[in-house]
Amino acid sequence: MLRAERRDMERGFASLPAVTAPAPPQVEQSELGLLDALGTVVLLKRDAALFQEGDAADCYYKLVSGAARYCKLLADGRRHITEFFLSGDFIGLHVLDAHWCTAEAVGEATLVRYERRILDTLVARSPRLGKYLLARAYAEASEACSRMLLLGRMTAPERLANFLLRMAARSGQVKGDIIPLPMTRGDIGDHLGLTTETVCRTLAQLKSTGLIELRSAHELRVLQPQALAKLAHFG
Amino acid sequence: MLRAERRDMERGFASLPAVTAPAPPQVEQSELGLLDALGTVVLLKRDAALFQEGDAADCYYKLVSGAARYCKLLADGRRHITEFFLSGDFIGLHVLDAHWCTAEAVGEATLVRYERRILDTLVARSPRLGKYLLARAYAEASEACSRMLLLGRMTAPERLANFLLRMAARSGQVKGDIIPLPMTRGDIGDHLGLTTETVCRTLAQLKSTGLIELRSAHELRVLQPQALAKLAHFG
DNA sequence: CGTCCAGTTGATGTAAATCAAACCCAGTGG
DNA sequence: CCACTGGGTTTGATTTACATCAACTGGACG
Repeated sequence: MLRAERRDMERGFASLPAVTAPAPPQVEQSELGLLDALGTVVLLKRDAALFQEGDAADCYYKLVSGAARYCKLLADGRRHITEFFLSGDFIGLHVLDAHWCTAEAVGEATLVRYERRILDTLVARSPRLGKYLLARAYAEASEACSRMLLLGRMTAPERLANFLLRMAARSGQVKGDIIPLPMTRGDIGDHLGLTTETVCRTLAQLKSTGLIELRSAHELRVLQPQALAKLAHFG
Repeated sequence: MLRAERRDMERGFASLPAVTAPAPPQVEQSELGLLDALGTVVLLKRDAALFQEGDAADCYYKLVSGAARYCKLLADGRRHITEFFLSGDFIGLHVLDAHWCTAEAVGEATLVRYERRILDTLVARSPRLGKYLLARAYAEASEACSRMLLLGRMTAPERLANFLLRMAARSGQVKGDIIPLPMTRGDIGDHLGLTTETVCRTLAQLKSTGLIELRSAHELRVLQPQALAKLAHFG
């Protein structure tokens, strides 16, 4: 395994911002190392599904390149994207028996697939890993609470500001304050409970206010991080 | 411990509807029994806080009577109620270091307080309990996903229908199809991302459509469960 | 018997959705 | 090399579901 890959994996486990929980102590390299030997590579075309809501969760995945989304659909087509995954993130890890969301690729994506039962044996051997998974699950629950506040009570500009800062925090390795947005405006809308048009207009508005700069449709730069953070109610 | 109380406690661990995860095997009575000996009773007046967002989570609680809410506030007063707790539910269990929501009483409430470190030692002794907690955490994550879909994409009548059915499922021991609603309309609104007025009007609308009957402000009866379920996109 | 507060109902305002039309690229193919 | 195509993006005009503002009701309680 390459050095870069190992770094990638560490980041995977720690990539979501720790909200109330501080970063847990490093899980032993040896334990995670075991995983690598046993994973198989999966390539996904744009919009292809990795698994569907309701599928048996015998496997979980690590995103190596590209981006993915986790989403729920209503019969009439209304959609909500629970979460986006960036390279290094694990997908379908916090699941018991069946997946409760559909996972799809945003653009081309490559992943590594792992057998769930291997994780189970690892957890059985290492209570520390078990505790770590629990901590992750709790941190995500906390995240979910904040997201619900956002969806239930925030305005479009607040939602966008929030989203942009979250994306910025997650793609930290990118140079400067440039945020890549691999997903479409429609995806962003479905994540924030808005429409494509409202996302567009609101981004335009943030731009005209001087908070951000739109470098291209899928790349923007934060000009006034503190003002954006205030708008997003960070802190 | 009284028979009724023991039943209560079991229900507590299993009270949230299992969404993807089936009800786990009963946790040993002996393990949970230990808790009772060590809890202390807490009485809460209406709207009194049990703990605040950010407080250290050295204790967790079981609601014995009354109802409680879990909420997050924005600086300007906007509020979202993540979840309501009914008697038998545990509060502040799935937390690592600090509470990420404020817990308050809805009306008068009585609870039992437990030391967290006791739980930790129990978990250490029983991997089964640990696995059980993890399963609960995952089930709640799944719940949260559905809730986000609701907040982001559903109309007011759909949200209300959803809420009513969830409440009905949770207060299962009540006779017939009568649903008690201990919280105010404002609370319901803050839970569903609506205002007091919209909650009122929408309930009135559901009533005029013949789906429900308003017995009093805090008690209603479902007249057409299947129609309500369809509206709520259950299934 | 007033007071209070939650609930209800009505009138009006508005943020965001919807509908509609360009626009902008990136591929594709002649 | 350039016209064509099609999906995503952007901008404008209009509609609408819900919020906001305001008035009234009705039960609980001193």
